[in-house]
Amino acid sequence: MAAAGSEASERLRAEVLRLVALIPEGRFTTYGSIAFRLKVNPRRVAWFLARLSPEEAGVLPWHRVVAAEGRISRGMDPALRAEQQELLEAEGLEIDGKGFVLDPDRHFHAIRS
DNA sequence: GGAGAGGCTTACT
DNA sequence: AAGTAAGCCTCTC
Repeated sequence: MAAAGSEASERLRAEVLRLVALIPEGRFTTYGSIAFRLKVNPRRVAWFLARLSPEEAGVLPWHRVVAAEGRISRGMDPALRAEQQELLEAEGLEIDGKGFVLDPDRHFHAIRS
């Protein structure tokens, strides 16, 4: 019953996409923030972003979504991390060589309805 | 229809 | 700062 096409799942995916798209340039948010706003587990948000369509990934600033506290988790693929880091740097954000945002509080974007 | 394995996390130590 | 442990969801066979 891998009902990934359920109405609830599809709607939730749209909500996540919408929130991510609302993130201003030069700013970032966390999986936990989006997850908390949608009343779902952080992991589910990450799953949706990971399963995004190439077309949506090209329009959505998924790179502005990082792990808790503006840190990039280590479980992610190195190539993906590098791409995300490069995209964030291109937006004016400063990322540590280890994948840590230098001023998380200054660039943090709280999710709101 | 049911069971098993995996994952872009989080929080704690 | 890094590593480990726990817990929840989705996907695939």
